[in-house]
Amino acid sequence: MANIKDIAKSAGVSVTTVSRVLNDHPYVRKEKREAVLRAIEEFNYQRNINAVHLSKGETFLVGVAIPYTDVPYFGLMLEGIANEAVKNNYKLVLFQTNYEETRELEALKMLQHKQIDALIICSRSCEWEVIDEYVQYGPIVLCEDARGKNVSSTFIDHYKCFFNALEYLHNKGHQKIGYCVGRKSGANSKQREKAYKDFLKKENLSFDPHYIFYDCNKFEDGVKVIEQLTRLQDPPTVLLVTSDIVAAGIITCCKEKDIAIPGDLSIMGFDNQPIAQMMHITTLEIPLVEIGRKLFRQSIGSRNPSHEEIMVKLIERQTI
Amino acid sequence: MANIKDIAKSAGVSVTTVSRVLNDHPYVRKEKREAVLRAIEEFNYQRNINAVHLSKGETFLVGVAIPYTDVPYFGLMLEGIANEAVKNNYKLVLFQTNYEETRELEALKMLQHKQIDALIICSRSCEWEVIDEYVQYGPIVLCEDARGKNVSSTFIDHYKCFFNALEYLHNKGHQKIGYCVGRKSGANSKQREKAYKDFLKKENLSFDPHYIFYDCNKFEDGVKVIEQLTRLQDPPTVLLVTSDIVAAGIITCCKEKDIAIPGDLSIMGFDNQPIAQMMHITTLEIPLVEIGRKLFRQSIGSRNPSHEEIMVKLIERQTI
DNA sequence: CTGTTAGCGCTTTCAC
DNA sequence: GTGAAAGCGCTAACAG
Repeated sequence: MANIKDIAKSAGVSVTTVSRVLNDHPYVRKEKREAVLRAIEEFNYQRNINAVHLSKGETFLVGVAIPYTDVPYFGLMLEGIANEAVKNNYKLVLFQTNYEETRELEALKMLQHKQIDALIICSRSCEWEVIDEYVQYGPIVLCEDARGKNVSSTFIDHYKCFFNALEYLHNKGHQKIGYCVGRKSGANSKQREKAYKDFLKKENLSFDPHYIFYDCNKFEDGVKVIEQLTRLQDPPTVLLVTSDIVAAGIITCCKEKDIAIPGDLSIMGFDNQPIAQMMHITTLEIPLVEIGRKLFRQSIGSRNPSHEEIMVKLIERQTI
Repeated sequence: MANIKDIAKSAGVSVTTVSRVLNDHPYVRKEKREAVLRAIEEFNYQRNINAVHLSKGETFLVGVAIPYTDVPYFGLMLEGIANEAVKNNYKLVLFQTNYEETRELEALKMLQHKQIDALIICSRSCEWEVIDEYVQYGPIVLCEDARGKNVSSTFIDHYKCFFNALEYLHNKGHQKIGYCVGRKSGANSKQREKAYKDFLKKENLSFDPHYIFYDCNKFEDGVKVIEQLTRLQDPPTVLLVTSDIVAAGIITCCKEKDIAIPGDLSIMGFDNQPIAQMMHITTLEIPLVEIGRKLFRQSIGSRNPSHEEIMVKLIERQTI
């Protein structure tokens, strides 16, 4: 493969000049620029990316730490990230964490060692203290409310969302409201729990820990929810399900067991994924692809942390 | 960050010696090796990966071209690839192609320009002639039968599979068999079409183009299938659906429309994804994660193309 | 505007 | 066994 020297020689200029046209610097006379361009064309020349990286100390690689690749929620976010990455000529390095802290740490370590320029964490597993140690090494961006922290974030105010949703359901006449989330320990789950408890207190409703269902990530997790729910003496009349996929699983399972929706049980989903439309699920629309795009932009944007709140929208359909 | 020189100085040896211990070369006296190791420890030294890459002419990056990130079929495969990548200290560069040829070409170009060491194409969009032009630049591995071509592959014999499945259904008494696939033009789809036609001929059954449903990738695609199917004068009595997710969508839709399964319509899925178990779908088990692992291993293995056929297994449940 | 040159950090040949 | 030194291909002061 031809290198910059070959091009320089062929175009009758110095390597610097070639480098200048390669990098769109000004101060290159038109004729020379054209000569260089011609030589590049002729040799089908392509920069050696590794040399560029070494020289610049940048990798044009952005890490993406994602819990699962086979969960559409993250898949959609990844799509947004990937879209924006190609647009900006960056490559993505994928870390599937399975919510294991050590896997996230690997990604953080790569940031430390300059093997990636920035890191996007789609759903954090590490403690904040751990993240804090690594912010000095490069931009870290999260998909959760990180205002006040030293990292960027694109986030949804899950407290507010949840509280509003709860009020909506309450106004519809529901007194016994349950909900399903992914990890119990996730930051979002904690915000939701707080909203839930605050809401209960405000409305003078009593708290029943059995009304909360954990580890709901995939379609098939709906089965467990219904199994647990049917075992309850006094089950909730509505479920706030933080993923349409899981909501769909729940609904499917209910049909099997002749539990009428919304007759016996109402369901409110999250995300407004295509499946929600198909199954007529009332849901909170979250623009996941757009969130992915924003996350990426923050990762390569200014060094100063920025924060952007994403608004959600209620889509009323037929499960409530 | 400390570099190799600092380590050399601190350990009282030359950079060469440091490099030797770094790369596990023999011919380093024990004491020196230990001194180096100690210095590395002390400085928390980490190799500059870009320098290594430049020097070696390798990137330790493997490209993965995947049509969609939010389709669990590919998500599962990606999981296997990602697993094996971390194990081997490689990083993945993700290309979401959306089945657009140009996106796949971008990946191929990166291979050409040594920006990645190898490329895994999970579902090909380009013609073989195009792929052929790029095999000279580095290993390309595909997830389709590529025996006889100059690339590696891990594949399923879709012709055989389909034929067997068809026979199974026929033995169960079905005469009107339809099927659903993703892209009409995909290599796998063509194999299946051939198997389908051959089977029909063998059994002296007539061919009805309306019995084939295309563009079935996601859960929500099930709706279209049922819409089309119900419009048919003489609809099939069983559907071979090449993705459990789609099968699940079809089943869900059928429930809504009071189409009994397997009474009115039988369904056979593909993959044995968790959703299949949950919905009791009779399906052909395909070890996607394992396929991903194998694909990755082939991508960094010997330069000689290798081919591995993956066997599938019928899982009988309640939809037939 | 343009070219010379000194790195970037590591690997590897070659001579000792 | 060991080290000096020549690259790998590109960028960016700096001098002109």
